Amino acid sequence: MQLEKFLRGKKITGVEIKTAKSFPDDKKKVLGARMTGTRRFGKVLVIDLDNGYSLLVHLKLTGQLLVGGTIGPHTRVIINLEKGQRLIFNDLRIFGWIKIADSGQVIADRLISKLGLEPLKDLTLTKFKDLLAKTARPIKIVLMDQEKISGVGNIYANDALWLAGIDPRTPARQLDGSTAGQLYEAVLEVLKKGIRYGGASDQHYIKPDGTKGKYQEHFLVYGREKMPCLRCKAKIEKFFLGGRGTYVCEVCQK
DNA sequence: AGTATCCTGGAA
DNA sequence: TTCCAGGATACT
Repeated sequence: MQLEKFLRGKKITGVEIKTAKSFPDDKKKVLGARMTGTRRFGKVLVIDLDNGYSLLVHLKLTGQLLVGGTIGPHTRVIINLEKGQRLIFNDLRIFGWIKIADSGQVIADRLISKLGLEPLKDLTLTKFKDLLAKTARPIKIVLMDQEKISGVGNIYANDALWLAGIDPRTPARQLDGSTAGQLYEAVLEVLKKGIRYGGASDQHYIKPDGTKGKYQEHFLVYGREKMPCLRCKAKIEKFFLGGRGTYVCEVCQK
């Protein structure tokens, strides 16, 4: 289901906020407005309204934005629409949020203006290489740094590095041109694959229609601790890098 | 660059 | 009871 198609043209008739932290702004700004379309910047979903405001949605780790469905203990916000339809925002850990911004200022919004280039939009190979050359930070940290590259999270960073055969700890500027090129292609590939499979419903994520994504059935290395490497059968190791679970085949990834 | 912090709950 | 989770930020 295309969220945009469902939302477009629908009027917001009410907003019920169960957890203030999940919807910190004044809901009056969006009441009675009609949704005109959606945009996406990195991991932020933007729902534009016809009254000059936009809703910004970030699911973080456990957020779910659902069309319909049942209200549960983790329902934080209910956005009522016409004809009894509604959007439900569930979020177990309350890290996610729905914020309001001026539509014209969305790009200037503090969070969005700081986002880096997107692999599937404007990150060219040249820009990618330039970016890596500027830092000695571990390559996985750079891939996940939203201010440098936006949209790549822990799962896709792990998988892209495995696919490209690169150790996540490698200082970014140490990657030579052809290796950086392989990584660039790998990032594009895992992201496309993630989208094709509807995302990874590993823990909490589900699609707006309540169905699960299938990328978790195609993880390359993420979550495969102690399991055989899909390429060489060596045992996958897990450690923490920048505080995040990092999976690596010590044989394939150098 | 590493660590704590915001939260909750399922698994170890 | 401790550890860990698709994220991001504010601190040493």
